[in-house]
Amino acid sequence: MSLSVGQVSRLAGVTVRTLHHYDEIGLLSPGERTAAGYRRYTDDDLVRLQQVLLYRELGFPLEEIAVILDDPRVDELTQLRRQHELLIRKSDRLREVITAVERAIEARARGITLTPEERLEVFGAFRPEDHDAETERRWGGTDAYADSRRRVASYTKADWLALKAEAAAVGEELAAAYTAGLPAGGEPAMDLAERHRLHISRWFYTCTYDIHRCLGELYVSDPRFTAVYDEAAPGLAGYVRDAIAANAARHDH
Amino acid sequence: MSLSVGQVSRLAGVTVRTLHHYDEIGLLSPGERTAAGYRRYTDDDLVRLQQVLLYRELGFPLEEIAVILDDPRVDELTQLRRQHELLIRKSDRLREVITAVERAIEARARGITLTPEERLEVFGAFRPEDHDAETERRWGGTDAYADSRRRVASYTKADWLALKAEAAAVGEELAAAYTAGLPAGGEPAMDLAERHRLHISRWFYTCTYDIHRCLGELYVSDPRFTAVYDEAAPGLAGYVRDAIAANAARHDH
DNA sequence: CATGAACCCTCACGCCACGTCAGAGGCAAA
DNA sequence: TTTGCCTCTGACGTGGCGTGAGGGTTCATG
Repeated sequence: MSLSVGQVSRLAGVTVRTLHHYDEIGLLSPGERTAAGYRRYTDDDLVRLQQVLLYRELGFPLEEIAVILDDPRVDELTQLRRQHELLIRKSDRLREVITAVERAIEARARGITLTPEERLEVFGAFRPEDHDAETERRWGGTDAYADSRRRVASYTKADWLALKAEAAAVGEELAAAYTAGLPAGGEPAMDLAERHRLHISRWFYTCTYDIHRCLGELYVSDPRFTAVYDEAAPGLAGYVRDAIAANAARHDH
Repeated sequence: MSLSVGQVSRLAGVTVRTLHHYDEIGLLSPGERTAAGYRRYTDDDLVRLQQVLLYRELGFPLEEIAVILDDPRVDELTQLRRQHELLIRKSDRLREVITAVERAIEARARGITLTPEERLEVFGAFRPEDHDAETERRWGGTDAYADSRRRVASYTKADWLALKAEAAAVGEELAAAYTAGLPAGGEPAMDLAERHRLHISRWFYTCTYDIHRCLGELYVSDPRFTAVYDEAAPGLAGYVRDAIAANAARHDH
């Protein structure tokens, strides 16, 4: 039931040389040897190998791995649990990097230039839990935001042009309806609100009527958004919010 | 607006030596130097540094990174997109490793021993998309399963004992009700089904009535589950399913 | 103006985790 | 016995820096 170096190497996806090396430094010596001196790995050796590879994947130096694994006070289950936590942490870190890249892509695709700080932020050493607190709070833990990021990241330049043209068209028509004095609760305004909702669903994330309502509120409560609309026509932000609300209400019956 | 080595190193979370090294091998040479020979990094240099660090994080050798970045046919956006995909792939890989560790923890905590293949599988070289097809299919892409894994991974031995005792109690009472001839649609049986549902919610994942119904079906359709129940009393699996269905129906009105 | 303290420079050697031969032997099937 | 594939033990090489040594630069103080 014991395995040769070659078999173990194939099973574990490491080279024979690596196994030799681990034997040399005493990190993982096979439990047995044949008369001819061939290494024979037992099941226990493979358990240890799994541990070694996991800690290695986590970036520990081999010497330290030996110390960790040879601690007699710590059993396998505890090791696994430690590894699990470290892996989760690594996974979180990776997600941050991915988000940063998505942000960079988005910025680049729209022609915005990020500051060096924004670009390199994710590599910086210690950063406390500022994380994405604002976004989290605002979107209440939905994954619409992550969803959006992921989709946006795959857009080509052409996609962005189409997207912006579409957004501009809806925006202009809303502004026109507003300046023409059409009521926010009227059919034309509500239809435009619906187009706005579909635009978001198509390009960013599934925008339910509830989410759309929240967005409407945001347009008047968040100055950064308000500015965009009110630049086109003062008071437009509020008009848009009302049209969205009316459209959502119409849909609810 | 240019930065010194020290400033860049702090910003990017790398050592000064690393920046010197990148300059030495021609991977990233600062755009300017002061009269005294001090390195001065421009914004463009920082953009390049971001790229370098990303590819490095992805495990590329420095020499290859130079080749990739110096390809004149590929612009920054394309680079970012490539990086994004590689990062996603890495993230998926990491999730697999985490799942494997969770499986190992679970097995260990219950006293089951995994085969070496199962343990080392995740490290093996090429593995096609067998992934978790069965689980995926069965649970229809809900994240109840992942949820469960994550929670289970943090249980101590004591937790497992409590968990098993609780499960055994519910199981025995169900068997007793069945052998006593109590109807599956009766109040006692339905109450037991509800306790069963709460047990799952408490220890594994949020078990809605719908999910619970599916579980009931599973108990009669999957021989591995059927065996567990019918071992206690032949026909118990079907009884449990009916009790679960009745309890769910009761809840729906 | 001198004097630290904090930067920065260029060698140059060291280290870790293997990769990559070389030369020799082991083993099962043909 | 030959053929083909393992496996063994040295031993040197390599990539990506770490870690000094020895010395110049800059700038706010005494």
